[in-house]
Order: sequence, then structure tokens, then C-alpha cells
Amino acid sequence: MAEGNVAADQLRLFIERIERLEEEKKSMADDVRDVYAEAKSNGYDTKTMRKIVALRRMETHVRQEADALLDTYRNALGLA
Amino acid sequence: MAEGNVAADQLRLFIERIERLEEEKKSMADDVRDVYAEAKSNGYDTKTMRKIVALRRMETHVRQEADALLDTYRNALGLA
Amino acid sequence: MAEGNVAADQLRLFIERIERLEEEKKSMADDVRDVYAEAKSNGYDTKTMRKIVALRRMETHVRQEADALLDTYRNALGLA
Amino acid sequence: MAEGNVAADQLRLFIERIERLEEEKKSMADDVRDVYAEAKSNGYDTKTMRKIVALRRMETHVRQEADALLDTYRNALGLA
DNA sequence: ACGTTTGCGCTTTAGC
DNA sequence: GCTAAAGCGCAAACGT
Repeated sequence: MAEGNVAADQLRLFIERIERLEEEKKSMADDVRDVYAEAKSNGYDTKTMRKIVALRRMETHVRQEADALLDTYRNALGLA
Repeated sequence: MAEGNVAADQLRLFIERIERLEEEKKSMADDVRDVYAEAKSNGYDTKTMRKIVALRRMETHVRQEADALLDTYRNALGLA
Repeated sequence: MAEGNVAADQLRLFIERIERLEEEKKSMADDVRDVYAEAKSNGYDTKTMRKIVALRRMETHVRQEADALLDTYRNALGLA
Repeated sequence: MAEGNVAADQLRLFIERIERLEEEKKSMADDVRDVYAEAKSNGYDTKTMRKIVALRRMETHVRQEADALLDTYRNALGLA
């Protein structure tokens, strides 16, 4: 079949794009792991570091949610 | 079999306890749904309410994580 | 203000009712977790148990769907 | 303090590297999400696609396990 | 090295 | 029907 199965080809391309992205994602995760290992070899406590990272992420998230709530109030009250 | 299959009976009891608890959990979820509906019928905007609940939950969580981080520091430094 | 801010009070009460229910819901989830742990300490495989629970839930759901269908038929035929 | 707090600075740099990597990881996850959305708009069923990706990942994993086992045998037999 | 515990990603569910 | 959030299961990471 010279024209190929277009739909199947398209699906395959989508799948491959996803798999490629997931490989990159995994690569990033591995890099994170390496940084923790490097920090550990420099005498830092990784458990503490992980909690710091988690806390900072949560605080950022809370801030964003608070802003979103404020926007919701404004809209509910018709204040621009 | 007068003595019964003890292991099977025990497993069945565990399963039934789990199923009972999950029913209660679902019941609680239904109740939450009802409260939102009641609030809505009293003129409140449920979307805003949900954001408020979510924000309060997150703030509580951040506070708990901050405390946990402090404990981690204490342990890492050997301060009781 | 002796009369208080009625609307704000009412909203606060709704929020608190929701939060209380969600705490109970979480408590039920924790109990489920505990039962699985107890079963595990008695030598049962929790992964298998979870599959059993999921399967029974599906069967229950299927049964309910069949009953609902039967009701639909009855209504359509005017049979109470 | 011209010399700065070296340890604190080093820790901060580690944290920032981690946070940067996690942002990139999240970016990849968002891209994956976008590809699924694009596939969906082209008429594909994303749930099925996810199953295909999971299946292929498992097969890859199985293959890797088999290769690892083969290496173990080789080492055990002293065959480099 | 193993078992426990926590964090992360996915799946499923609820709301709009 | 779709989108967003929450609960669940899994897997990595820590401690023993």
C-alpha cells in the first residue's frame, strides 16, 4: 500500500511524540535524583532538602490559590 | 464443616469491614454534596465556597509541613 | 453589633459543616488503610484484597444498573 | 560579609537547581497532556492511547529485565 | 538487603 | 461532554 494507512500512521506519530516526551520527563527526574546525591556527598541532609523543596512549592501554590480566590470574589461582586 | 474455613472467614470479615467503611465514606461525600446544595439554595456561590474550603485546607497543610520541617531540622541537628 | 453579620455567619456555618464532614470522610479512609494493614500483618496480600473489593464493587454496580433498568421498564409499562 | 555564607549559598544553589529541573519536568508533563488533547481533537480515544503507551512501556520494561537477567548469568559464568 | 514510609503520577470522579 | 480536582496505587527513598 503506497499511500499507507494514514490514520494508523497518525496515531503512531502521536504515540511516539508522547513516548519521547515521557523519556525526557524521566531524564529530568533522574537529574533531580543526581542533584540530591551530589548534595548528599557534600554533607547535606537530603530529607531536609526534600522538605524545603516541598514547602516552597506548597507556599507558591497557596499564594496562587489565594490570588485566584480574590479574583473569584471580584467577579462575584462585579468589581471588574 | 463445623470448624469452618478459618482463613477464608477471616478474609471475608476483613473485606466486609473495608466495604462497610467505604460505604460510610461515600455517605460522608454525599452529605458534603448536600450541604453545598443547601448553601446554593440560600443564595451562596458554591464555586467560591469550594475555593475557600480548598484554600483553608492548603493553608492548614502548609502549616503542618512547616512544623514538620522544623522537626526535621531539630533531628538533623540533634536538638532533641 | 448585637445582631451580627447574619450572612457571613451563615456562610461560616456552612463551611464548618463541610469541613467537619470532610474530616470524617478522611477518618474513614484512614480506617480503611488500617484494616488493610491489619490484614497484611495477618498474612493476607493487600493487592489481591483490593482487587477483590474492586470486583465486588463492580458487580454491585452492575446489579444496581440492572435494577434501574427494570424500574425503567416498569415505569414505561405503567406497572407501578 | 564579603565572603558570604558559603554553606547556605551552596545549599540554595542545590535547591534552585532542583526546582529548575522540576519545572522542566512539569513542562514535559504539560506537553504530554497537550499531545493527548491534540490526538483527541483528531478523533482518537485518549483512554485507549494511554493503555497503548502503558503496554509498550511494560513491554520495554520486560525486555530490559530479560537483558539484565542475561547479564547476571554472564557474570555468574565469568563470560564478561 | 528488606521492610516501612512517604511522595508522585495516574485514574477516576464530580462539577459545570 | 469536558475540564479540573481529589483519592488511590505504585515506586522510589529512607531507616533498620
